[in-house]
Amino acid sequence: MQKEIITEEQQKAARYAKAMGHPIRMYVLELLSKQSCCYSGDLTEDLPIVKSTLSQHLKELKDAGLIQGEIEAPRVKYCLNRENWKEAQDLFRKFLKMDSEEPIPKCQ
Amino acid sequence: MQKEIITEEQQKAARYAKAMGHPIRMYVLELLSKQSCCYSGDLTEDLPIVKSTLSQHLKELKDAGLIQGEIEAPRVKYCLNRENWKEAQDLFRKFLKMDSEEPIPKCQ
DNA sequence: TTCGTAGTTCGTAAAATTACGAACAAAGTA
DNA sequence: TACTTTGTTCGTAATTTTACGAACTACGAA
Repeated sequence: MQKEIITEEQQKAARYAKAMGHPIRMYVLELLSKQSCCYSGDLTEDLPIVKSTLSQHLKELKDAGLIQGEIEAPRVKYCLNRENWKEAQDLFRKFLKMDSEEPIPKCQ
Repeated sequence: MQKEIITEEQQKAARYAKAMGHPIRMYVLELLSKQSCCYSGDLTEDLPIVKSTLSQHLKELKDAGLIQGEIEAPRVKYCLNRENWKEAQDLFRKFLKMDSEEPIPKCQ
C-alpha cells in the first residue's frame, strides 16, 4: 500500500514521450535525426501550420530538452540536443526492452 | 511549398508516444514489459491515484493499442498488446535510430 | 535610417487531458 | 436473494494543449 513509487526515470521518459506525442514534433525530430539541422522557415513551408504554431511546437521540444536553437540572424537554426537525445534513447531502450533478445514474458 | 507531408508512420509513432507521455502510464507499461500481466486492483494499491483515474489511464493505453484487458471476474487482467508493442518498438527504433551505429550527423 | 525578413510572444478560443467522487454494472459469495 | 468485490462510466472542474492572427523584436540590407 505504498504510494509515490514512480521513479525519476519513468518521469523523465514520460516527459520525452510527451514531447514526441504530436505528429508535427515527431516530424521535426525525425528530420533532425537524419539531416543534422534545419531552419524554422523551411519547416513552415512544408508543414500545414502557421509559423506561430510551429514556434510553439519547437519551444515544446526545446523545453523538453530534445532540440536546441541557435540564432543565425535573421534565422534560427535548430538541431538535436545530442546529450538529451541520447538519454531519451537509453530510457526508451530500457522501457521498451529494445536491445533485449528475450521476449516479453507471456501472459500467465 | 507542399503541405501534409507528415507520414502515416509519424502519425502512428506520435500516437504511441502520446500514450506513453504520462508517468502513470509509463509505470504501467514498464511493469507489463517485465512481468507479463497485472491486475488493476494491484496497481491502485501502489499508485497515488484513485481507481477511476487509473481506469482512465488504462483505457488510454488500450485505445492506443498498447495493452489489452481480459476479464477474470471479478477482476480484470491487463497485459501488453504484443503485436502493437512490437510495432511501437519498430517505429521508435526507426525514429530514434536506436539500432544504428552511425551517429546523428553533426550540426553544420 | 528605414525597410524587409524571420521568429517569438501575446491574446484568445476551442478542445483535450487529468483528476476526483458518486453511481453503476458484473459476477462470485453468503 | 442480498451482499461484496472489482472495475467502468458519468458528471464535473481545473488545467493543459493546440491553433490562429496580430503585434512585437532582432537584425541585416537598401
